Amino acid sequence: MRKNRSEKYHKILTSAGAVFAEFGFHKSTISQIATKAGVADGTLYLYFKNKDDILYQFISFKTELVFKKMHAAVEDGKTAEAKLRNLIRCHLAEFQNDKHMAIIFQSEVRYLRDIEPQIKNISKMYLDLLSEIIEQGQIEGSMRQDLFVGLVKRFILGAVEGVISTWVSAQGRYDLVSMADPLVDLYLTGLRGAEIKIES
Amino acid sequence: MRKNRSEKYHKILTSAGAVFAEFGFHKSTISQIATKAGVADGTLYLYFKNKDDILYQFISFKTELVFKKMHAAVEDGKTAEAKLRNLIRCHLAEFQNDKHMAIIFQSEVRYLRDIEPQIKNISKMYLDLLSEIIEQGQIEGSMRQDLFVGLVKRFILGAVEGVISTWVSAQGRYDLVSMADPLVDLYLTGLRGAEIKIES
DNA sequence: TAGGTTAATGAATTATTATTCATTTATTTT
DNA sequence: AAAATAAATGAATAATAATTCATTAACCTA
Repeated sequence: MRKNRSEKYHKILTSAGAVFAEFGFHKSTISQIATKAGVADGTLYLYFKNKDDILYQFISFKTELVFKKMHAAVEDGKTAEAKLRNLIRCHLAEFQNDKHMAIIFQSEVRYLRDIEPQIKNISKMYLDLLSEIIEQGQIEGSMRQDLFVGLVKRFILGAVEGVISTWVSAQGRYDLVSMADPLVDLYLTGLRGAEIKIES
Repeated sequence: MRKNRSEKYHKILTSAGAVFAEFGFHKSTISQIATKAGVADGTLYLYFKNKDDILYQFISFKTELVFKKMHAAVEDGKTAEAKLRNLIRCHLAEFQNDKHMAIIFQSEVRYLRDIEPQIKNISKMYLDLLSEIIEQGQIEGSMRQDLFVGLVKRFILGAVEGVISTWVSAQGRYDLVSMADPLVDLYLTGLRGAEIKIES
């Protein structure tokens, strides 16, 4: 098994992504992936330990990539609100730009379960980013003091994932990124109506 | 394949639920399920078409059950807010009371994908319930007029699912139902702080 | 309780694919 | 341009489990 990140390695990873996204991991075969990558079945085993390893590497690779961008997006904002807005926008943009990844994260990540705890866990990293943002917001005074951070961060991530999930189900027919602002708006001000005035 | 809902049928379904929850659908074997149910492997085929069918029936069965309760919970509330609160509480309670179901819904439902569109889709039903609640809230004036219902309902469902998902990952070690009120509170008033006064 | 019908068994079969590895092809070195 | 090394091939193998079905057991019923 070669360990370098050759062109062929990436070709196989990308092809695997396409096949997994179309058929799901379990119904995808090594032959399908090999054919799509234009190599022989055996060649996959020069680059990957086994079928599981292909999924594992795909997820690790994408996770690292996306997380770097998310991190940068958050850094870009000054206030907690700006950071949150940037994060959500980045999240939606990245998934919109890589639908295979979106589908696989959606449906196959859970397959790995506890088997691969060493995997760079995108949810964990994401939740940590959110914790920081919320805490900053509380210090700034732009977010309530009585928020239970453990719940709030799950609340935020769950909602974005839900929105992405729907978009995937709709075969990505509409613009996902345009959901970012309305979504952040919901996070911040909720469903309650009427004009809001802060009583000083 | 017997079609009646005999005791044995349910015994097998329940055992399958336990096995699927523990090992995941794909790593579960017919023999494991049969053993847990105390019957022979072949017996499963008297009650179910094949392995997929067991998962399919499990999900259909639970979906119907849970959805009836959710519907009743919503009916029980008068205002939109009360309905929403009842719905979320019911949702969390049902999943807390049936951890196998929670795990399976969490990780295996997506496996069925487009293969089984005829399956009673719990998400779809749930989202429809939410639509009604939100529309009522808008009429009542307790929810903003400018809400994009299509987004809001996904937002709500995504967040509850996220909260359940975390609870499952934590092996159900804490009380899920107690999250209901803080969660609804977040839906309604969001993260923004400070006292809110309605300007008349 | 004998004969008939239904239910259950579980070992044998079948089907599917992941994985291996002896062989071939391509590339590099001397 | 031989020799040596590295990469790639793909048919054959191995492993796993789902599914079948000839046989046995349990249950009716007249």
